[in-house]
Amino acid sequence: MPELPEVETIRRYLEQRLTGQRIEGVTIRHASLRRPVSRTLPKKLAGQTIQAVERRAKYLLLRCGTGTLILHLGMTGRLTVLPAATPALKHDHLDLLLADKKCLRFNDSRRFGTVLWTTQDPRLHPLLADLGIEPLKPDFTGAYLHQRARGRIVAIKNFIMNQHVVVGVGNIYASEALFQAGIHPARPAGKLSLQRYERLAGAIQQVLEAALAAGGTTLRDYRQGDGNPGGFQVQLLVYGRAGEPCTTCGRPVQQTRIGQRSAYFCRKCQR
DNA sequence: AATCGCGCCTGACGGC
DNA sequence: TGCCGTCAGGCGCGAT
Repeated sequence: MPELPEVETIRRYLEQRLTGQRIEGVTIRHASLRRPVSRTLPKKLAGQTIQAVERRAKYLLLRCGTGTLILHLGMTGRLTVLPAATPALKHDHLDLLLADKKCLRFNDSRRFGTVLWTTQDPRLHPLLADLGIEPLKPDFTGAYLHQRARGRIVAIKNFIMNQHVVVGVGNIYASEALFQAGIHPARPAGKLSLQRYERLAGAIQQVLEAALAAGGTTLRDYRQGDGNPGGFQVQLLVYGRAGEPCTTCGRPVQQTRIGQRSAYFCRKCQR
């Protein structure tokens, strides 16, 4: 669900509303996320002040006085700032109660999300320490991808979705970026030229920036913090468009399965 | 080290 | 209407 543009959209929303806020308490309704929420979280968080809201890959980092709350939205996670008295709905698993009588509410129907507290540098936490490069930073280049891909036989689509290589690219933007770069999603990563990687790096940056500018892509679950859907779904060129004409050549968009995930592409325009 | 497949969950949808 | 199978935007883990 949320890939980099969606998580960054939520980060900006949260940054506005949470920075400088004191956490009065925590309500845990369902701790049974895939990685169970620690029962000691209320004790750790009560009295902390949120100093900054950062993002690393698809993780959100709420920097507090003596530690950091690490959040991941999985496929269906939502974060919203609401009046604390708002009745909880189904899948509202956790609230951070804020000093201004509002709360940060975490809702996640599939419970693939993560909420955990760390007192170490969060970027050194085992979940974050080995993450790859941020694609919107200047050091993300075709040369970097080309070098990392040397000798690897994995499909290029899986390669760019590998968070240990480059972060933030999920199933939607992988298909979109490969279409823009004219690369067939099943091509072995180690067999693409530097030139083609340069085009791909540019395409990844372009599609992520455009999606971010539109507030993300909403197909079903994703919502911006204010509850509104994103707007990028109308700009998708191949994702979810199986059978529809390619916007470049008119041939029907193909759908296939690569690494147990749907991949969308144009047989003529992507080689 | 790299790759593959599985499992964690709920909900929506299509076919019958 | 209901039942069943399939699929969904992620990711960590163990086996190979």
